[in-house]
Amino acid sequence: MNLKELATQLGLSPTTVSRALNGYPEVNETTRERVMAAAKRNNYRPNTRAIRLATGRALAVGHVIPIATRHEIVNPIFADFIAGAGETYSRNGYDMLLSVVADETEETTYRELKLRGAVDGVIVHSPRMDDPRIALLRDIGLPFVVHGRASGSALPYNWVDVNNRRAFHRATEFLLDLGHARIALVNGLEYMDFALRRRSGYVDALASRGITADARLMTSDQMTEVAGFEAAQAMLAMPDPPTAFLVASMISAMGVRRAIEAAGLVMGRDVSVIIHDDDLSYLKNGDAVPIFTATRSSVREAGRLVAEMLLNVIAQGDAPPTHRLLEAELIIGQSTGPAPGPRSTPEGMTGTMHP
Amino acid sequence: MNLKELATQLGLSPTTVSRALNGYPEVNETTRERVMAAAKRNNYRPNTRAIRLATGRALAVGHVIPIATRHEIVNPIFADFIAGAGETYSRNGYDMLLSVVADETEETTYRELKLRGAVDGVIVHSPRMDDPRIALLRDIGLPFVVHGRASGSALPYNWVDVNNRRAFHRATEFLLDLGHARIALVNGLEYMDFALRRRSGYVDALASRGITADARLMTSDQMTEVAGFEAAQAMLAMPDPPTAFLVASMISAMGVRRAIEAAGLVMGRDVSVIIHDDDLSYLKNGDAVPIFTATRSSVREAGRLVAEMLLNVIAQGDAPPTHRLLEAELIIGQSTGPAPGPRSTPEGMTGTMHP
DNA sequence: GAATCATCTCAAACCGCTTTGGATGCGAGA
DNA sequence: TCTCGCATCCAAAGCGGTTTGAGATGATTC
Repeated sequence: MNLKELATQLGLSPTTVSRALNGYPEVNETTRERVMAAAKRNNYRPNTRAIRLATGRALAVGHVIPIATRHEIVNPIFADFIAGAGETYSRNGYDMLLSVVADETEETTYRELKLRGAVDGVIVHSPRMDDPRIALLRDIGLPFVVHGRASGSALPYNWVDVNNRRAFHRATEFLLDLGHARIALVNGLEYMDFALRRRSGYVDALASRGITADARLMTSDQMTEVAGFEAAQAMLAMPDPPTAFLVASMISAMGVRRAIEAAGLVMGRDVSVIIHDDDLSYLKNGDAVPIFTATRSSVREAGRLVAEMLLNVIAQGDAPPTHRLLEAELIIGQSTGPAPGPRSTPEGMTGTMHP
Repeated sequence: MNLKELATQLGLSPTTVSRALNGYPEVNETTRERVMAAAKRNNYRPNTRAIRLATGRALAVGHVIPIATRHEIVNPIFADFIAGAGETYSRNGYDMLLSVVADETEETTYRELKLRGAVDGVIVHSPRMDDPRIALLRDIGLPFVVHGRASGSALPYNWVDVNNRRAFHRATEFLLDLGHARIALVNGLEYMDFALRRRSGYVDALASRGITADARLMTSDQMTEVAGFEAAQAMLAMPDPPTAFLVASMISAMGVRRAIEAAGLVMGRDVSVIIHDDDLSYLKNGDAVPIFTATRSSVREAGRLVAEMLLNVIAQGDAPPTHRLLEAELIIGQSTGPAPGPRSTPEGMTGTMHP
């Protein structure tokens, strides 16, 4: 059933029916009700393809997911982010278009999305430092919002980001306040912008207490369980091991915890751990009591906000760039405690672990 | 630059240009080359919206992701599955449309996708027993492929699935061969079809060795770290604890491992663990040596296959339903070993753990 | 030389909707 | 009575492609 059929059935012109359904004022209220009723009765839905062509709008938003060929990692936060963004789109009658592409064809993909008229705007994921996508998208005139920021980019752009710097600054201070002096950073890959900012927050917090960050206590790798394990294991085997870890993600932290336990230590007593918790729905940080002390910020909520911002940008068109900086919450869990004093051996065991 | 402009620039009719670009035979080769060159030179891309309207095809595939309101879980395998499917779509010029919907509106979503003409077909995720979506989609005439199967469905349909039954049958036998008699099953929620099949494989393997499955050794819950931990912890505290665990996922298994270690036991020596490994890119089961012994089947590969099947179904239209049953591979890792004999205490310690 | 045919090209209809630019009818104001 | 404005409705022209049916051209056949 299409518009024309519905119109003839009603004895009206397609024009009037279209206007009635779309809430235009130049149609009699009784007529509108009649049209509405008939549309419902016939289960009529306007054909999206036709609307798109007629209005010149795609009514769709693109998410381009580069599959890095270097290390084939699908981002674990992706599903939750998408879930958040998707809710916003559904609510506003937009479709979400996903493009999974090899990262060397990412630029082409954006260009084609624009040329083909497949989307009205895009979300930029996982920005890197000096991310070239920002200039590109500005250049081809495709509205976009970045999830995160790209340090070094001179051009203004729309973004939604967590205050990673402050989160890790605060977490570091929290550990310092607990008496920890040797605090390790198990960071994500540092070409990712958020990882850079986290390190800077950590380094600065140490510096403001007169501590120079020890390069041997900073690692930067993929955020996997195995990488977390190996990093922590190596550091715990050092002659002067850290008493606390700042860890980039829940998954890495599972590896860190395993290394701690494998060393015969107890997390929260012998070694403290603070993680950044994206509040992933399939990786909850405990139920009532959080397992890990964490800087928490829901990536799903971020997805919602990013999507809303993009829809605004698409609607407004020429407004100046908007930003939104989300503060992470510091959640106290069971993984942190006062630094074990070198001479006070609470249970007569810890001393042996740090020869 | 649109078709008409390109045509006038070439001094040809839109008809000829369209045919030249789409490889129709009734156009002179030299003309075709001239057209192709001009198209490339002008960076011309046909407008997708127009193609869709003119051809009556959506050139898009839908993935409807229900966000269960009961327990707000975004499926962790989702990202990898999508990555696999996405590759296939890109390669074939299809777009992937994601709909994230509250699960009570899932039916409506399918109906609207069809009525609006937004997609040519859909993928059905996480089928449950007697899944109503199969009848629904058949009813509304929307081509679809199920990732998994829906036990109890009388109607034929297209599916791609892992042989979960055989995988868990085999894993159970493997443990039995190692001498384990008390084998626990930490399963996913059993309204999910795959969980049912896994249990059946496990129960049957036990039965064929004359062992009746012990209900206290079977749990069924969400596949989270915490749930895995709690299930394993409870079972290890039983008077006659299991010596081996069969675990539904990598994430659950991390919890199981934690429970094992918390009980002062060593995984692979005191307690064996076999997991099902979906080969998620962000949750690798070790690097060179697998950490966990596992039944492995790449969900990303499954995504590719499901997508290919759907594109075939869309192209063929009336072909009889197709199936594809993937066999999981049994990967031997470090988490399994012979059952610790009740009297032989290899290192003089294990005995104390089972009072 | 006329008829036939294959090859190449084009004009125009169409996909299903939106939107511009009138038409129509009616009551109010002059 | 005539004009004007307002409220309603409609015909037709689009959006940018595909596709049908037919025309033009030149070569081939008899």
